[in-house]
Amino acid sequence: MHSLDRVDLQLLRALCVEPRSTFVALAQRLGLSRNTVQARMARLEESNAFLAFDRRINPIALGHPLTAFIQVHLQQKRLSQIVAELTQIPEIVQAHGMSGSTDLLVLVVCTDADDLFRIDGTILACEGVDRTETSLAMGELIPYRITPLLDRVTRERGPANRVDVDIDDEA
Amino acid sequence: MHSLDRVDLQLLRALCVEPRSTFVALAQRLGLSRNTVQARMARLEESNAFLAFDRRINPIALGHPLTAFIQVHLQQKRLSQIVAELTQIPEIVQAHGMSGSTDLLVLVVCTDADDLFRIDGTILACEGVDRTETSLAMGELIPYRITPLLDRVTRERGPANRVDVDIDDEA
DNA sequence: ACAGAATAGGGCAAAGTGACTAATGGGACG
DNA sequence: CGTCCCATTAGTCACTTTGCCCTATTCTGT
Repeated sequence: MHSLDRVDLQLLRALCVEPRSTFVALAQRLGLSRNTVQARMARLEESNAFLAFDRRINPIALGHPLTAFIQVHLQQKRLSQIVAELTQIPEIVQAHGMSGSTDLLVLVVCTDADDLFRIDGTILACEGVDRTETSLAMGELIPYRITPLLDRVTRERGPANRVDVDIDDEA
Repeated sequence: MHSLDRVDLQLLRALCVEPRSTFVALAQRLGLSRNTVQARMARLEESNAFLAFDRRINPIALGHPLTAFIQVHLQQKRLSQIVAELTQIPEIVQAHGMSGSTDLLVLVVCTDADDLFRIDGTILACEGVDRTETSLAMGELIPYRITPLLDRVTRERGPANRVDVDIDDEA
């Protein structure tokens, strides 16, 4: 259990703008002392406000320019076994359990169409997987972003107000 | 146009393990000189091997613990107008143009079910949007990761081999 | 008004950075 | 075979940043 105040949000904002800023630079930009920035950053990290660095690595740079979402339909009681198998496939970069008709939404990156076909085959080969529906991402029309949300949260809450968070389930 | 060699991949790997490593630390870990690390990091950044810092911010910390994928069906010739409108919605953190029956796959984060309902309504209100299908992410069964792929790419290519990449379309 | 937390401000030794040089070792190419 | 080019190494230097210490001064909620 932790809570972010307005200054924390401004810190995150500044980091989005200039990820490599030093503590001193952040302190200057926000008009705080370096100690304060340092303490807050430590707390932010402590409270899992940051996700893994993996997210910042461009799959394109790794020779995997194609992104696809694969909807997986499966026998639900084999779910954990299937997830364990899918974890072995390096091209699967993320997978969500879903509500609704699709059980699993899998995010894969691949080198080309053949590669995608191969990966899809590997998923289908898992015991308990009924069928898959593959959708190719044609373009990232809205590139991943969090700053608009950051701004809204900052604006909505009053200066001294807090955003109460329970982050422990993400740890 | 750029290419990553094995050392670049190892660098990225090390960064995933310890995102806050200094250049000296990276140099020690990889058995390189600091200058080399510094030069390579500069090249990596230059060639867009890193995505925006936004990706590392945990929406849960912002009070948005719910993630949902919304499939949007729309009149294709209004696509660009619709995307422009969706860009105004801060809870939309990403959107992909898709192949197949769904035109747009939108990733949203929200505070609770009511919030999701409201956002879905906002999307539906856009001129040219025919209908939406909302799927709630029940859990991130495979948390976003790139290291397995990193390892595979490193292993596959020989020591001196290169991964040829054209990153300019991501810039 | 009070207790506890957050902050500013200062200081200091250690570490890291950015920018530069010169030397080394391959590879590619004529 | 020699030569050019490039990445790398190793070293230096001035400068900045860090990590950690401390204390006095606001805030904050009760």
